[in-house]
Amino acid sequence: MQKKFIDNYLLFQLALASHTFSEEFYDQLRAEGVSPAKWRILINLVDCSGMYLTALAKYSLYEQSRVTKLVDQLVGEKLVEKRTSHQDRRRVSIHITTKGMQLVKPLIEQAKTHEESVLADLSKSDQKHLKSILNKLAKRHAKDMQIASLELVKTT
Amino acid sequence: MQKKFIDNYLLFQLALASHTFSEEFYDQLRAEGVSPAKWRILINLVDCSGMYLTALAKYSLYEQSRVTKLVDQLVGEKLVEKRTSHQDRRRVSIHITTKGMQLVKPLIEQAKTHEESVLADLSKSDQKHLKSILNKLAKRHAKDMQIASLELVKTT
DNA sequence: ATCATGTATATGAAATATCATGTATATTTA
DNA sequence: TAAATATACATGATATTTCATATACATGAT
Repeated sequence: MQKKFIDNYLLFQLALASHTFSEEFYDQLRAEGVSPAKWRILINLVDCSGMYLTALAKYSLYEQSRVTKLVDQLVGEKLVEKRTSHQDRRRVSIHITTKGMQLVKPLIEQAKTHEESVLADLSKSDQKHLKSILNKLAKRHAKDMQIASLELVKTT
Repeated sequence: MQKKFIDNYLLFQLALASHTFSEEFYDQLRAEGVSPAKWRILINLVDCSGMYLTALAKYSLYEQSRVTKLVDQLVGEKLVEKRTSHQDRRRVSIHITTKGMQLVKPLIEQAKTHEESVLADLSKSDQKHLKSILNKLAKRHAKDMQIASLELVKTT
């Protein structure tokens, strides 16, 4: 197969890696009846329960209106709770429930195991480099998230 | 903001980088009336016109049935053509037209410029490392694609 | 050759996601 | 303080995407 532009195009390389490994893990989740969307919402709340909806949207890489709907489903399943902020009654903070935690905790272990299997294809040095470089790139996204983060800190 | 599991979770880091930069570029495309899906199909055909539909699906990271529909739209816009294979009449090879090429060529230049702006956040050494490591990771996906690639080579 | 099995693509219904906008509340400006 | 503007989230119509399966063709076994 000839060398294609996209084979050396960063956005494609990133999309390919992200897609390949995420789908691998999502297959594991689906086999246990957990949708990728549910995982992505819950995992964002594990260490940051009480995030506002908009911040949750930015972190989970979903649209705000989609998060509204996803969260409402999860509320129906008693995996999360919504609470209106007293400081600002427009805002809704999203809290993971005990039931939500029970669901997600074992999945985190699975995620760690899967991640190891992905990283196993790389040398130790490549592993370190990759994560460190991705963190540097993440700063570009962090700029967009600054407001959301500040607000989160301010009110928790 | 406290350190979260996901901040050091490879699949999240990859998804974040991919999402952030792809959306940046997709915004540029949309501003010119080109949908991300159209771009992703056409760019895969630029250096590999005549791919079979299933191979195109695997490369473009879309589902087969989705690619069938996307390709049919692009055929309607005279950006690509479908040809039934003589060796195997079930198969359809997808060819980019002159009009398709005219549409996509300037977009490639935009993509390169955008890619440079992304890489500009990194040192030269990080830039090299990143692409090289992502290529190593891509081998995992290549395994799935082997059959498609072989078939492509075999019949072109 | 016939039958059974496998593969490539197409199709349509169902599920999901996006977009534009609505409602409520907050903040700023005059 | 009133009006204007901005922000957070919700909603519903529309568009997109997926899923299950159909159709057509190919391949291999008997």
